[in-house]
Amino acid sequence: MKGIRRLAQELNISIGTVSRALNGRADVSDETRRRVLEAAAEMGYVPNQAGRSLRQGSTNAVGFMIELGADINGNSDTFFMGVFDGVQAVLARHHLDLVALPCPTDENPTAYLQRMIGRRLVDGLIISATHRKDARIDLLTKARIPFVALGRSMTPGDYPWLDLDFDGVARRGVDRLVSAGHTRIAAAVPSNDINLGFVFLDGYKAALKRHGLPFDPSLVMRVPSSELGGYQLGHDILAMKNRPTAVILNYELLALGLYRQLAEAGLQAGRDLAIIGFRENPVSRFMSPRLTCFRLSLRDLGMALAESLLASMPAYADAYPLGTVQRVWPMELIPGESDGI
Amino acid sequence: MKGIRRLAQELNISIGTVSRALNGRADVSDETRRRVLEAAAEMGYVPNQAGRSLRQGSTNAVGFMIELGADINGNSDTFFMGVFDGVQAVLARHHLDLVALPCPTDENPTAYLQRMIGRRLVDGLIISATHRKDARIDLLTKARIPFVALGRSMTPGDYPWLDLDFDGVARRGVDRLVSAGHTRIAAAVPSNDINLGFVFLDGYKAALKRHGLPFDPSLVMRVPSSELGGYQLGHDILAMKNRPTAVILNYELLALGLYRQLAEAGLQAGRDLAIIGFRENPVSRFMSPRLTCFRLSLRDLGMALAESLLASMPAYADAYPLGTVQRVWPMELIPGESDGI
DNA sequence: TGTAGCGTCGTAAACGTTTACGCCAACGTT
DNA sequence: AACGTTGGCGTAAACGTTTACGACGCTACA
Repeated sequence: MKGIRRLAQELNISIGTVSRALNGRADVSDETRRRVLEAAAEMGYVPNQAGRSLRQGSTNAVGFMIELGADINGNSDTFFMGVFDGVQAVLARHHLDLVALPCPTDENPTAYLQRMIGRRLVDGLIISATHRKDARIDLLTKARIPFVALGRSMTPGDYPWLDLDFDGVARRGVDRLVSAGHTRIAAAVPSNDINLGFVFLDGYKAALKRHGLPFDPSLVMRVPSSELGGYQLGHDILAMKNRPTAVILNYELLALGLYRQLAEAGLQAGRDLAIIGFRENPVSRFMSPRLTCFRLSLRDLGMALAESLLASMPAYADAYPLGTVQRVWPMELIPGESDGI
Repeated sequence: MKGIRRLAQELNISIGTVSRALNGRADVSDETRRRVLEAAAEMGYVPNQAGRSLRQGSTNAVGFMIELGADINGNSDTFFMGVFDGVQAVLARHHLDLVALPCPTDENPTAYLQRMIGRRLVDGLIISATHRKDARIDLLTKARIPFVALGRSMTPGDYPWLDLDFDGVARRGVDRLVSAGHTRIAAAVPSNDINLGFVFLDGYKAALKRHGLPFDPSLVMRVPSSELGGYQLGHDILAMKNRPTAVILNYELLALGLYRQLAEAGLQAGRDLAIIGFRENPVSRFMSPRLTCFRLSLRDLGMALAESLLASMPAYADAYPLGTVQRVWPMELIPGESDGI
């Protein structure tokens, strides 16, 4: 005898009553409920999730898909850890669990996602690192799985998403550099088809235009989103005949490799090249010279993600009457020394 | 009509036969199997995991518990990402999925684990960041859940574990520094009760003893395992009246804060203080001066973890006749400039 | 006294799958 | 011709829950 059945036998009541007591239903006496909860705690009873899922067609868990591949933006040191924490804080209010679903590097993300939703091990999903055209969005929409994307996409449809303010960051970076006298400003963008690169580039172009500066395609530096990419970025910049005097970065750890490349050439950030980094993080805080970059709260971002997801899950939507939000997450500029300003 | 029932109806055969065909059982004709697989692929059928789990009492998934809290050794996204990839590579051979279980910062890890195993959403578990006494190990043992620990522990029992070679790293660090003439060598250890700190310290002491050097408790620097901890470490060292000339680190990102602290004092790693870092990582590769540290393959580590876990899962043990392995994972010294050698 | 309403609880079906068991036809052997 | 064997398939139970439904006893009110 196992599970709820054992509990019921122990208390000499039916399993139906036990279930109702545990689930907080109204039609059970206070006395019985007390006895059930007490016995459950004592016997360490936890409902078998498979049984629940099968019966009610939901799993009481949501998934967060992450891609393990290198060169994926956001895939840095403690980014997801911080976001997860915020997500859980909100989910806990509804007794929902979070499972992270790491997509292997050698598997197609869409195929992986399809497997996961087929298995029905989560009720809703958060996907990250959206691509310009992201088949996962079509898949989730078609399968009617509630989801929210961390990152915009050009895939049509009015699905909910949250995204960092890539164009705002690019714009403010250019503004700041222009007002300090720079006219040749390079922009680093990812070398893959991840969508944020396009958004970043758009912001960069728009800002140049507003300042009456010409757009020079040779100043768009495509490098992988990694420390090594930053190193390569530095190499590419130094190799140019008509060097930019400043560069804005789209990924937080590019600055590290770039610093190194400059150091090897006897140059220094802020003095020989103005650098505006992306997301403030534990690493950037300890770089010398201090990196000018943008701050955001990962925990708040995670909480907003979870709220947006819950808003699109019928069972929880009434508590989050947001509709399908599409929101750009603001980031605060933290002045440092790397831009020489 | 849904699921396997729909598939069976479509093909005019019984659901039992469909199930057997999909699961590769022998008592089904080649012709029938072909038709079933074809129809399943076409209709996009994926077995409902809840139904399977309920019936066969297993979930075809294993969990990897990670703790979100700061100051946990190894607690960086890129560390786990690398390990996950190796784990998945092995699990895929058995059609097992990996789910990462992030324990919220504000929840007790043991209570969290208990909830997860109660829900029975995984058949086996990998736990990480083991503490000196780790209640999770008792819990898993008592519940007879197959598991492997990433990290040793003083908790008794012969459970399987894998651990980085903390004492070996400490010993080799001291050896290297002593042969370069250093006699006052500090050791950074974590300020919490995570077990690796004790192992590291033991290796440090043993090495000193073998070289006939006295053990000076004031040279044991307890700092949080974070970049900020490294900064504090630098501060503490510089504040000492009788400064060490060298320091060995137990955590990969300590070096970053330490470098910064030195830079602010006008000092430099390798010249004014010999530093031997811990794990080579994307950040350390781009620090100047180049950090002397230790290399390991995260992917291989993940694969070994998965193999060890499978070896303790009855359903897969025959393919992994290892028994309960307790293994120290080797790390290769990568000379840099930070130790001045 | 009859009855409606309410609070409490038991009963049993249902969720989607796997698998033990048994049946049937075909075939080979004696 | 009788019998055993085998390959292939259908049947139905079982896994642990939740929940619609109905039963029962009690109170209150007509």
